[in-house]
Amino acid sequence: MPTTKLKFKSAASEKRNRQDYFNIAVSVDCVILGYENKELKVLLIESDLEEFNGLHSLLGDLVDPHEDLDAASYRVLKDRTGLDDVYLEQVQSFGNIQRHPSGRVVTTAYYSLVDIRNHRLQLSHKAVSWHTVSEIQKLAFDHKEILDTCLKRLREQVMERPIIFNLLPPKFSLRELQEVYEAILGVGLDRRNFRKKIMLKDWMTDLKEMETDVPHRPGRLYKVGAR
Amino acid sequence: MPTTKLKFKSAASEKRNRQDYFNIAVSVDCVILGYENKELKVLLIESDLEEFNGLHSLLGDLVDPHEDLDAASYRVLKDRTGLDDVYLEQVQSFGNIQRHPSGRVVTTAYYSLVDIRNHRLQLSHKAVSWHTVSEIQKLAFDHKEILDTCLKRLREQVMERPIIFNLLPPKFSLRELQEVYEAILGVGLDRRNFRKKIMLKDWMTDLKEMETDVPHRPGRLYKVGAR
DNA sequence: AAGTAATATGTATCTGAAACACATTAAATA
DNA sequence: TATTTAATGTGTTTCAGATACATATTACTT
Repeated sequence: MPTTKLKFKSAASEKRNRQDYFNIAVSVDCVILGYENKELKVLLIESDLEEFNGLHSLLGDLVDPHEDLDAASYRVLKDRTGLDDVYLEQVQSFGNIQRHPSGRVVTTAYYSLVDIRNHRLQLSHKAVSWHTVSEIQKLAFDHKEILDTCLKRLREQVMERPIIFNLLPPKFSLRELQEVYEAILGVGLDRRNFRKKIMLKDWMTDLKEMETDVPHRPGRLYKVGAR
Repeated sequence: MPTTKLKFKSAASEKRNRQDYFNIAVSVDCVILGYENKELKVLLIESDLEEFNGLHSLLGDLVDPHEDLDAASYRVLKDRTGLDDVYLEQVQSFGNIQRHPSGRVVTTAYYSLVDIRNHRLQLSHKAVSWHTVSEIQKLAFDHKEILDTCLKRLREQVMERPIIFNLLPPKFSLRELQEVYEAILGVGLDRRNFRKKIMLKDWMTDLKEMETDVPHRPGRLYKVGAR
C-alpha cells in the first residue's frame, strides 16, 4: 500500500481529496471463445444481480491491488476454465459511470480463444456454460457491447496473426480450419482460394497424417507452427 | 456513491473486503499529437515527481468517480489545450503494479490529433510544450511504452479512416497532406500513387482555390469532407 | 460395382499497389 | 523579357494478391 500522496495537478484533482480517488473499482472481463459444431461459442455465467435477473454475463472479477491488470485476466481464465496457457489479449476499457448498477467500476475487456474439446478444460461452476455467439441478444451490464467490440477486434486480427489455432485441437484438417474462419467472419469462403491464402502464411505444418472416423474421403492433418 | 456491496464471486474477491478494492486509482493519459515543420510532435509536461526528475510525461489525470472514462480524457485535453472539438480515441489500458511509483494506478491511454496552428489552441502551463516524436528517448512512468503503442495504433488507422485532417489547418494542399502521412508513417511516398489512393477515398473536397505565399507554383487547396 | 461426398489441385480474370516519365505553371533570376 | 528553377499535375505499365471458377481423385456407403 502506497503511503506517498499521488501527485496530479489538474483542476479536478485539486478540489478533491485522495480518498475520493479510490472510489473507483477496477475489474477485468473476459470474452472466452470456443468453437464447436461449426459455431463460435462464448463462456457466460448467470448473473447474480437482481437487476439482471435471468441475464447472462461475461466472466470477470475485480482486480486485486496487488496484481497486474493482465494477471487478473489470466486469473479469471484459470479459475473458470482450468487453463493457464491460453491466448489472451486486451481489447479495450469501458468506463461509463452507470455501467455497473452497484457502483463505479471501470473494466478492461480481454478476449481469449480456447479449445472446447481440450480435456484439461474444466468449468468452475454449474452456472458457467457455453453459448452460441450468434444467438446472443442481450447480456447483463454493458457486456453485449463488450462482446461485440471483442468480436470486431477478433475479426480484424484473425487473418493477420496465427491465433485461430487456439480454437482447434492439436491436429486439424483444412476443412475444420476453414469452418472456424467462416464461423468467426460470418461468411462463406472459397475452398481453393482459402487454401492458397492460408498456406502462404506459413502458420501450419503438414503432419503427413490423415483424418480418421470421417464418413468420407479423409483429409490431411496439420498442426500449428512453421517447419 | 454506491451503498450496495459489489458482488463478485471469485476466489480473490472473497478473501478481501470491499475497501481493498478501492485501493486502485484510475487515470487517463493523452498522447496529444500535432504536426509542424514536417515533423510529428507530442505535447508533454515536465514531470513533477522526484523519481522522474528531468523527464517529461504525457498529459494525464486521475478520473473523477463521477465522470465517464472518456469524459476524463476530454477534460484533460480541454484543460491542457483549450480545444474541445477534437479527435480522441481510446487505445489501451496499462495496469502493471509498479507503473506508478506513488501507488497503484491503472491508466487508460488515448491519442488525439490537433492542429498546432489553430489559433484557439492555448497551452495551459509553461511546463507544457511540443516535442518532436522521433527524438523522444525516454519518458516518465511507462509513458514511452504508451506513446509507442499509440503511435502504432495511429499508423494502423491513418489509411483506414479520415483522421489525419485533424492535424492540418482547414485548407491544405496535397503536398502538405502527403508530408503529414510521411511524418506519421516514417516513409517516403510516391506523389502520383499517393494522390490516386487518397482521391479514391472521397475524404476531401476541392476548394477551387490555390495556395498563396509559396515560392513555387501554387497547388490546389482542399478541405476535409466529401461533396 | 455404382453412387456419393468430400479432398485436392490449376487457370483465367480482375483489382489494387508500385514503379516510373513528361508536360505545365508560377516565381526567381539573368 | 527570356531563361532557369522548382514544384504541380497527370497517365501508363508492371506486378502481386484476390476472386471466380471446373475437373479429377479418393474413400466410404449402398
